[in-house]
Amino acid sequence: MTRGDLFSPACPTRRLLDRIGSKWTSMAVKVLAEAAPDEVRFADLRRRIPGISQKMLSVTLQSLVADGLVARRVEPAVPVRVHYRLTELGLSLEVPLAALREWAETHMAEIDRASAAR
Amino acid sequence: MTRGDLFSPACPTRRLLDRIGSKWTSMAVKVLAEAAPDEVRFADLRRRIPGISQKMLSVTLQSLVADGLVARRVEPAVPVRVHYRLTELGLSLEVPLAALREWAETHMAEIDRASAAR
DNA sequence: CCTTCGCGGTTACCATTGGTTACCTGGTGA
DNA sequence: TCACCAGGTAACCAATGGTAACCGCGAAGG
Repeated sequence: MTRGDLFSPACPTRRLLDRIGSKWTSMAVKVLAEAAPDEVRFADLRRRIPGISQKMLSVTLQSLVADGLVARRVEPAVPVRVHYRLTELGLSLEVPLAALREWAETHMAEIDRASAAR
Repeated sequence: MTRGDLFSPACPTRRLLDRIGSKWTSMAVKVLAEAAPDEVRFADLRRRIPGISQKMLSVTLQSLVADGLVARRVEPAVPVRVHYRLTELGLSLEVPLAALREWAETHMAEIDRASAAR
């Protein structure tokens, strides 16, 4: 119980996967990366991420901002406008993430065949 | 219906992240990749993955085998011996996964700084 | 004048699930 | 008698994710 705890929970890969493995995070990063270097507004993100609810988009963006992967800019206009964009850190994460996406798109069919053949 | 389905529930990236995002999967893949092309036995894996329980190692390996990422070989010896190794598909996944690990190891400190600065 | 829409969230509540501990098998070698 | 091997089973618990309602504010429509 106390033995593995010393280095397991601090493993950087595990902690990264806890973040990008959450349901909507990688989707949000992808959409923001496609728009980069432009900013995207909250309601706009909602439209570009089909199926996401207001709450989930909100908490997803909050955690991304807290991690320094996304920058949030509030425009003090009439109805307040909030703009999001990837930081440099977020853009650097896009590189390995895009590689993972590419692997997924080319190989998920094989995984499906393996699962079906069981 | 036919159009939105392309990225909503059947999105390959999402489904891949559901798999490798589960707590012990990436650890198991890493350990098996380090040992490749040698096989690793169940109890041996348990020793190399600190903190994992028998049950979680069992279910983790089962899902990896079901996905065709890991091959399972039963040696019908006295107390039965079970050997695991990555398949070619599993080895190909190791490439983007290693890139993600490297990103994590070099950049998690920045994420920590961003989180602490709030 | 009243109502509805859109903006950018927050809060409360609920169901599912993933992970954990603990205990079971059945045969073997020390 | 005990521990080891490779798991399986049961029960519990915390975290994740989802729904729905609410918020002030302004603009647009009838």
